[in-house]
Amino acid sequence: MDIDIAELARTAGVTSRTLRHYDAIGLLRPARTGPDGRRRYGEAELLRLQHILVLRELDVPLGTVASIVDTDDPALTADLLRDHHAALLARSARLATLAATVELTLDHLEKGTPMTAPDMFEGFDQSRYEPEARGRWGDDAVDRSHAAWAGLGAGGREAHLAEHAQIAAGIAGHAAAGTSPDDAAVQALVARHHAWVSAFWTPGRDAYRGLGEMYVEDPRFRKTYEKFGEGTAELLRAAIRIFADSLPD
Amino acid sequence: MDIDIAELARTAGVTSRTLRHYDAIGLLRPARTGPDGRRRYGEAELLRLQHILVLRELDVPLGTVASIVDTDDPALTADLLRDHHAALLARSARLATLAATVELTLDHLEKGTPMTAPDMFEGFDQSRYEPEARGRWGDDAVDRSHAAWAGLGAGGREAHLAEHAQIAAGIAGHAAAGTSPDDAAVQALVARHHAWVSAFWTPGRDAYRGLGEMYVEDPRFRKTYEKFGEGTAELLRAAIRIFADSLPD
DNA sequence: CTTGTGGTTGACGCGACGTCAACCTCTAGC
DNA sequence: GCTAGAGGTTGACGTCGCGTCAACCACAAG
Repeated sequence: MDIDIAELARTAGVTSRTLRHYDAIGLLRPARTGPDGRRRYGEAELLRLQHILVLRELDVPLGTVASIVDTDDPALTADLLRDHHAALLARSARLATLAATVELTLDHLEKGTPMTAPDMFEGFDQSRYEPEARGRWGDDAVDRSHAAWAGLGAGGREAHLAEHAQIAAGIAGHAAAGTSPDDAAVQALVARHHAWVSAFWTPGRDAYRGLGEMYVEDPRFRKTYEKFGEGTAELLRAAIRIFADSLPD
Repeated sequence: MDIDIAELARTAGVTSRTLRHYDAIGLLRPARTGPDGRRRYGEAELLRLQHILVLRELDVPLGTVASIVDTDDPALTADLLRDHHAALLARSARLATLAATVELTLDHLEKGTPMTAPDMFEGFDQSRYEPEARGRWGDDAVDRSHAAWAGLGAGGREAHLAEHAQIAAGIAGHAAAGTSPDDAAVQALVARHHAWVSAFWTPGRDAYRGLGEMYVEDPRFRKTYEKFGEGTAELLRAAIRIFADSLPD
């Protein structure tokens, strides 16, 4: 009624090396070992292995897998999974951003413009926009924004940039599809954009509208958005104009 | 005019350990070493480091980074980056799928239904639908589909599932936003869905329409899509009806 | 009896560093 | 001038999830 390592490996779709590894780290021990020292697994082990593999498939580190499969408390499991969920989203967003950046780099290469490091950062290099920002929105706002940025930590900054890239990519997609600026999907993206900006500075109606104008009129901002696709800056501005109507102030 | 390791590390946002590591593997050597053996870097090294960090940020392995920063041929660089771009997209899609699956798992947990391994896969367990599929679409189509699936390899199967999850998530987003089924963005998603199905079986007009109906009428399929969000199955069906008009047969 | 197949433990490799450890050098304050 | 502290140096081991030998053992078929 029991099974050897090769058969378990075949049915579960893993290598026998993996099973030996799980034995070595105590994650999945054989039901018993034969007289010749060979590992023998029973049905309970197969079920446990399936549980393990499901979690492994979700990229949960094996240490966490162990604590999950060893606990009966669903609340604890949920906590662990929630953490993991957040991590997955962050990683996915980050990779999406990276993919977009690579695409931009490829465009640069194909057009013959050499890629320099400053080029890569120009979109969001804080210092380049700083003097104007002080003139435009006041020292106070800029200083508070800097403080917020510094307080984020490296992970937070990364997540923040990733969120922006996702929003811009979404707008670009709608620009390509010809979606109207008052479309609900576009307005939802603008809401995310407003929330994104608000991490550092909560613009009122006019300020937000002004920001939208600047995205089109200022060639540097315009370029930043056009990198995501033609018409992105325009669609964003048009959508911001509509969205701004609902803002106070 | 030169800089010590700590200063370079601070301005570049890496640790000094990283710089020592890059020195050890020959990726970034200091301009010179002081009389006391300390590393000193010049401006050229700073620029090279920026270039390195851009690539590292893209998750390019350091060996590849070395060949990129050491080559002047933009075509070679482009090839390397193109490969990497594809890899990034695949990984990002996979992580997004995993995140969605974790979310579903959390739902299960919160509703008290225990998560079992079969549960996790019920959405796309081929064997569960097989008998009906044979009756509905014929043995030929089913056999060819199986062959195609088997021919994909594990990586291909994973990518295939990830593509489906992305499409479903996109539809769900539009369902939540109330987008019309004839919206260009929705129709673009349906086009992807049709292409996705066509990996195994290219449905004609009526067959594709029938598939769309089934997504709503068959509670198992319906449930699969509703997991991505309320109204997902309905929007998908409505959009498929429109899309199907353009199909031959 | 050989050969082939598949089991065992043990150990190293991978990738990009993090993290001690043991020691050295420079600067600042008393 | 002495001492403390900050920060430099090399060297080596740890991380994570196995893949990949290596050396050896056990069993069934020809």
